[in-house]
Amino acid sequence: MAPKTSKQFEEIRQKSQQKIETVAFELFAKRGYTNTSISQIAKAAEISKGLLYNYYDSKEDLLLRLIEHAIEEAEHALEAFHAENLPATERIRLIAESSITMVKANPQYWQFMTALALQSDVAEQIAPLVRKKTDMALQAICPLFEELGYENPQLEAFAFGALLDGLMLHFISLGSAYPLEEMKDYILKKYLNSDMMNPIKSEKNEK
Amino acid sequence: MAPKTSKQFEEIRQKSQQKIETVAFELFAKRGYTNTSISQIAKAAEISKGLLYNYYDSKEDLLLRLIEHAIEEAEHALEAFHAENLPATERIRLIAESSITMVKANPQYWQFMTALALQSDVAEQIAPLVRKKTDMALQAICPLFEELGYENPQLEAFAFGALLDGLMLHFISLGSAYPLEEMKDYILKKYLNSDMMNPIKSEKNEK
Amino acid sequence: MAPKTSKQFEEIRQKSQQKIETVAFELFAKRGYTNTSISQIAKAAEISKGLLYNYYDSKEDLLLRLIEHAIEEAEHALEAFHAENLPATERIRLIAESSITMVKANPQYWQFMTALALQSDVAEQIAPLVRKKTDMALQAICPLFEELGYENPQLEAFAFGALLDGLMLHFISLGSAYPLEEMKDYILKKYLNSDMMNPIKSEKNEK
Amino acid sequence: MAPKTSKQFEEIRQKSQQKIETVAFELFAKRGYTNTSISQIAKAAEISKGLLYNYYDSKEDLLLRLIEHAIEEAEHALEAFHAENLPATERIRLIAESSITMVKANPQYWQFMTALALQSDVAEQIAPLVRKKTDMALQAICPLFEELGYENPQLEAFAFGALLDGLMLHFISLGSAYPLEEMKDYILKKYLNSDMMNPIKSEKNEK
DNA sequence: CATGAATGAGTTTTCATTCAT
DNA sequence: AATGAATGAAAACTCATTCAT
Repeated sequence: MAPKTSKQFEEIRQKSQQKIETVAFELFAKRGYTNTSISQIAKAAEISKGLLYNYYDSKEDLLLRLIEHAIEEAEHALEAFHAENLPATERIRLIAESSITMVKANPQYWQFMTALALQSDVAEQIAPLVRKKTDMALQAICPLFEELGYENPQLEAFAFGALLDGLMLHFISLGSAYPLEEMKDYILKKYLNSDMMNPIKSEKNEK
Repeated sequence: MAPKTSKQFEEIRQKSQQKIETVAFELFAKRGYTNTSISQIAKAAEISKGLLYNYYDSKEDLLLRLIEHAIEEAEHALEAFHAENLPATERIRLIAESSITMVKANPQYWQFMTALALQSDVAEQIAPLVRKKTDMALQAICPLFEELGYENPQLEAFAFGALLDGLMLHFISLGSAYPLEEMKDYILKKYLNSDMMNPIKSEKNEK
Repeated sequence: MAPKTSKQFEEIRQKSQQKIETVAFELFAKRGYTNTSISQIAKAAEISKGLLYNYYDSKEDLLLRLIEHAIEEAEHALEAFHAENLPATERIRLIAESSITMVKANPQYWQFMTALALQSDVAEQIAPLVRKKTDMALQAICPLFEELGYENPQLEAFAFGALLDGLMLHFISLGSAYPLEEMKDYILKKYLNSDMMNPIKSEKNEK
Repeated sequence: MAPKTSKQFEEIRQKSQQKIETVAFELFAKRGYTNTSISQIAKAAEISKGLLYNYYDSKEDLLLRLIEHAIEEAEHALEAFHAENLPATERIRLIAESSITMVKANPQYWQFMTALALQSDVAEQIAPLVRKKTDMALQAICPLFEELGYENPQLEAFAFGALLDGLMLHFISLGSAYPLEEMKDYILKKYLNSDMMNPIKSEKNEK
């Protein structure tokens, strides 16, 4: 009735887009990008196909924005992590714990992101984005091992990252049969058991 | 003049199929299963679409056969490995060395197999096949750590497997920038440096 | 200006489907089901192939719906017939008259329905539908001959039905050369000429 | 070994063609013309696709020859029938008996022939052939009713033909549930029960 | 005479995208 | 802003027919 509808428009837009992206992400993760049709997304999001094209230029554009948002979230999480002032050991523990919690909470998400990184199935532009995420994580770990006095913190960080990602990969592939929690404890014991730290630590090398 | 052609037919079939499978494998690996069309495969293999359907019932059947052949090869390799009579340390080294050699020699292959395991995109039947492969490898490693006297050889084998697969994943994602050889040496030093073996080894071995 | 289009959509759908079904029916009847391609139907209906699949799941689904509609119409016609309160002789006359009128009015339709019932060509589900129609008709005739006091009304009904269907078959096969009207009169005279009814009538009626 | 192989060749040809036609006919009848592939025929006849094309120009040519042979056989049968010197009543009985025996012995054959007559599915040339067969039969019956003194033997012959063909149609459509034998007896009783022949016979009309 | 690998035009079907309302 | 009917290009698959041997 109010002759001018102000910017509750914006709210509607926001809400619609949010719905679309949530739904699209779920479908992409569950059925794959190529095997999910725009119609399916529109139906699941309870909007029309036409409207979807008001917000996104194309199916690929939708995927791209999805990934971008995911990366942004990851970056925020990382920033938050950096902001906290914790000793290196605790940070390492936190990284492991939160990685595993995340992957356990939403395995399909990680499966999808990993699959994306491995396919040029999908637009050329996306793989780099996903790779960047991997890289980011690796670079964040490095200083921690430096702080702990490892002789070769870079390699150790890579190894730690590889270990975590390998865990994730196995969990994703083998499903709930995989002893993810046990593995986490085992690994943390290995890395954080103070008096018998990893053999290649620098103090031992100093003699 | 030759009234009938005997089973040089078989040769022809073999040759055509070989060509098709090679080409299909490359394209699937490079562009993904869904994004590779039968037409593309036929064109690349320099045959007609129709011929492809003389040999394979469907696109999915082609993929399935591809995977089956790959699995067979992997099984042969594993058998060869078991046949060699080597001490546990050497076996572990061999596993690491050969894994890394393999993935370095044919990163596309491994990228493809990994992507397949992660795509729900792909027929239901394929995922189990790939998972079996993962599982097989894990089970092969376990006895080695048992022999080395680890307190928890199962978990240690999983950790070792995760580490190698994580390495592979990173190498595949990040490309040649990744210090794969360095990582291999680093890891082997960690696992095989006799007097400072992994901290969680049981005391039994110390006597 | 109209912000949304309400259910004039329904009208559009109706119109398109009507067009498709009309055209499909004609082509199926003229060239056979298998020999009519979706492309041909789309072209004749002046729509795109894609649109056809908006309305029908498959070519077979289209055929099925066509048949269903035809059966429905037939059932309505039969109900109308039952509703009228007429003596048996008039009903028999009416059946003959209307059968022949129908087949004369739209020989292609009847050719098509008959051909369908005879094609193993066509989906399993269709044959029963068409058979049901035949059966329905036979069962409707039986009570009439009962009422007329025939000794074996069931067989007589079958014979009457066979005679009419045979007429139809010949007319359809031989075309306009066939003396359909003459035959109708001839048959009706045979069946309805009161004092020299069919020889196998029971005596009960003579009292 | 004999340097010239004389015309046992011809025998082989004959045998191969016989096999092909038998098999093709069965498949066409069972699965329909369009739905039967040359490959299927070749496989069922245990010859190669290539050989089939030595004998027939095309799939359609094969069908055409099939039909031609069938028609020839029918003509021979009819000639044989004409040769026998039997009274009209016996001839009529014989026609009914043999029609019903034939259709009962090989319903698929008749289903196929009838379907052919109703479709231009199949080559234009075939329908006339089949129609000719129908026509032939009708013309053969006519003189019989003339002999029996029917006022309108032509129409009566048509009616008798229609009745038999209708019977066939119902039997083919409704399957073994149809009381074919009973119907045959019933009809023959109607037509041949001397003292209460069909009402429209001429003697009665002469008064 | 006989083979079956190979072809290619044609078929059904899918789906991202457009557009009139 | 919102709808969903309509499009058309491309995909998977089929099969009559050819041809080198």
